[in-house]
Amino acid sequence: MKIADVAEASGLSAKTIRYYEDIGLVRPARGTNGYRAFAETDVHKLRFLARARSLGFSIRECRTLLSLYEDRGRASADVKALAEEHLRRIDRKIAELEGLRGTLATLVARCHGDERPECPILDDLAGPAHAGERC
Amino acid sequence: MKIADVAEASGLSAKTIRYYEDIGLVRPARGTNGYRAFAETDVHKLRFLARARSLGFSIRECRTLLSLYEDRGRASADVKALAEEHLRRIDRKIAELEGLRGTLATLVARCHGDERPECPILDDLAGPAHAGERC
DNA sequence: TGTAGGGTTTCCAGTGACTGGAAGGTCAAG
DNA sequence: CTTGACCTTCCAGTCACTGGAAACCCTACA
Repeated sequence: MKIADVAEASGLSAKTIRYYEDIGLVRPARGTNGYRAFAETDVHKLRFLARARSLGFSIRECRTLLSLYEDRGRASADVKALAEEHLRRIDRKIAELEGLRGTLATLVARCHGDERPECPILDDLAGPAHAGERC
Repeated sequence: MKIADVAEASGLSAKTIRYYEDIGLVRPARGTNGYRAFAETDVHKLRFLARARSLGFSIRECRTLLSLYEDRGRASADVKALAEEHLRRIDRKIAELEGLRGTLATLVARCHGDERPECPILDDLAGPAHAGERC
């Protein structure tokens, strides 16, 4: 299987697949012409990676997940711990974004958004107005 | 004012402030010794940047916001449009993360997380099981 | 047989927004 | 005069790719 077919089958770009080889996530064989020759196991692995990445796991975590996947004797607790950590990270990120969202939505609501220069958004960014400052 | 004081006053690191000068966001004067000499307006600008960055605006957007801020005749509509676009981006990101969160939470819930190797999380990452495949 | 077009290969550079670290200059206190 | 805390510049690294150039390979068609 050539790289374009694998890209199609895995949903990753050819560039990304080459990159994954670069960093040692896959080791496809090579044909006599120098082309990469992907086996079914490579494709499977790449699909695994694509799915894990799409769930937001970092490359480092994907590496760990892959090695757990390939370790027939692994404890599911190890996988679960990794996933739970990631879940907490996602929760923190969501909370952070919702905080931003709240602030920003308030500012947007207060800005009339016409051709006049008065703007509560810029006022907020500029910080608390000081006495005697132009405002 | 020296860089460490400005860092203290703005909440940015000295490194970041130097970086902001590098990319042309601020242009502090220089003392005879070569040290940066920040004026009040520089500090104000950096605080503006710190606040805008903390709200998630990109450097490019901060640049625009700054120039709008300094343009006494700007229309608040321009600022509002920028903020609204950013708000939509945040909303999309939140939605995406909540999607991930849902999937991941389901997988975590299904994984018993003990010392046995069976793991629904890895099974999901590996994709739909094929007939005849080890599973 | 020649050639046109698509694939493939490698390598280098850039993204965004910093951050870390090394090597060296400056300043104030003791 | 030394010590230590600043300051300076510059280079490299982060993360996970992405774009592009130059060169090689393969197939189809005239």
